[in-house]
Amino acid sequence: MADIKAEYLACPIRQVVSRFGDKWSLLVLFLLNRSDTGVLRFNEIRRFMTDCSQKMLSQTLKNLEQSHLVHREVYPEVPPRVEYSLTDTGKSLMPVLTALIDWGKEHFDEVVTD
Amino acid sequence: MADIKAEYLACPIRQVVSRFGDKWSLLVLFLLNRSDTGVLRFNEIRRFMTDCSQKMLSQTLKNLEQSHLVHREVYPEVPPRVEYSLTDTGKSLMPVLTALIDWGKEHFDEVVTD
DNA sequence: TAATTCGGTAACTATTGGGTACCTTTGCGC
DNA sequence: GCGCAAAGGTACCCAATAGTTACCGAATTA
Repeated sequence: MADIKAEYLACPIRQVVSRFGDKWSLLVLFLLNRSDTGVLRFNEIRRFMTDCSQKMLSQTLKNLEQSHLVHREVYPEVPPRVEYSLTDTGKSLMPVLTALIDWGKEHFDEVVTD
Repeated sequence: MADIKAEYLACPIRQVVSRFGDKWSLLVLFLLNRSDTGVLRFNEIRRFMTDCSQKMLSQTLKNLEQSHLVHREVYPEVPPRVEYSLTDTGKSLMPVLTALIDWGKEHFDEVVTD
């Protein structure tokens, strides 16, 4: 059982999940992954996620950029254009995320009861 | 792109992740999965998770029980004994969770920079 | 002249996360 | 008898976070 303690302390899951386990991050990653071009503009994402306020989306994207999961490219035009895409790290997360989504689809009724 | 919208709306990830994506749930699942007997008592878990207060652990376990990921067995003794274990649904989540932990170990340095 | 687009930020409020203290019943040491 | 510890929680309170609304800038459109 002492081994579990060591394993527990070394487990990265908390630090890692705290980077994208919030209310909106996973949905952004999902959308960027599904996009034809692999690129989405701020207001394109916003049109999909209509229940997410502008501020929360902005905050979410900033976090994902700081975690190096999403790349932010600014074009100095007027009106401004900002394009978001997955980084290589972000792309490497997608198979795991897809597996989680599949699990969710299969077990939704067992887990979400109310 | 209209397809993405439909896919997005049907995506269960938010409801599902909200059930165990919080600060402590994944660690509890991790510990229950690693336990020799598959069963842990309240204060056994607490001794592993020393940075989680009694109240938060209690709340976390209650949520996991309501989501049918964890089974709670009460023995009417004095002092009381309460044993926690993974349900079948909870067990079915573990491979996905393990994949996530492995991803975290591999990409920790890229994602957690500060 | 007024309205709209685009990607935000500032100021505020509502909701949640989390800590401390306390409860219950029983057995143990003295 | 007297006080204390153990078990698994809950009540009360405060701080941190989630989220809403209003607003910004310059430029095109109506």
